[in-house]
Amino acid sequence: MSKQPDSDNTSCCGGIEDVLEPGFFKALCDPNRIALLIRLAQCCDPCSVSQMARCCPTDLSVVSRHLAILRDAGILTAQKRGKEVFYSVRYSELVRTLRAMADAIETCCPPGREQPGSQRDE
Amino acid sequence: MSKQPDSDNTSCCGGIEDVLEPGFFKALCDPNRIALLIRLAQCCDPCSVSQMARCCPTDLSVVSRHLAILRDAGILTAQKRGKEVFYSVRYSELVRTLRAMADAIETCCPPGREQPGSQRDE
DNA sequence: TGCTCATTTGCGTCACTATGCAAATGATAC
DNA sequence: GTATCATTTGCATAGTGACGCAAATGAGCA
Repeated sequence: MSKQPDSDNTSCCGGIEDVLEPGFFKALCDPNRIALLIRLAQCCDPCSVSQMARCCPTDLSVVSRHLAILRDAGILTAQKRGKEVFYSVRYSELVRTLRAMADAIETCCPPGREQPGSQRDE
Repeated sequence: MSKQPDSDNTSCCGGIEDVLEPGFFKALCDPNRIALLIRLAQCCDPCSVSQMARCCPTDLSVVSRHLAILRDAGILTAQKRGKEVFYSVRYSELVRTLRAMADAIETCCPPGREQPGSQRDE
């Protein structure tokens, strides 16, 4: 973590290291967890573990685990009501995180600094 | 993939299923790949595999593989110059993807529709 | 208290992924 | 052509993660 390949413009890339957290992507790298997130987002209302499990081919315990992982990553919130636990999407947080990533990457290398013929976005 | 837990407002969540691709997160779920992306972003200029490998504790072949995975995911571009391959960040694409995700999630459930006492973003 | 339902956790198994080494491929220089 | 350098690929191994089942925990109710 000491030498950089070419230049050392760490300063211009505002906090990209802090924003691009592996934990966030780790939580979302599983297809089933993405599916759960999408379902929960589409549902809009908080859903219990059982409700979520009804849509999944996997065991309820697995769904519970997946939801917990998403919760620990700050993507979902859990709220206990009676004997049920209702999970819901942390919309604002999630949106803010994604935008912060986009901003950090954009700030990192503004269009003018891009290399010619290298990062063509077809 | 047929029944939804509570409601079925699939229409309001503009293409969240298309935007939240597991493949994207899968590519970024490895800490070493995140580190490579950060380094490459901070570097701004395209870097060869050897240059990138100099900063990593892992074998050069591993770095090559990681870069290929990021390239296949559309996060990096590879450009061959002589016997070297220079990788660079697809800034615009990456930023666009992240913003699209944020937009899709935001559109999915605007603040007014949020459940009271459920998705508090403290 | 005992019972039932919802969720979580322990644990063994299976699949996948990351890793390092060595060999293969591709490209330039001699 | 051969030699050399950069990168990729094949392969074996080790580590990690997902999964299902069963048991444990927690909460309400009779």
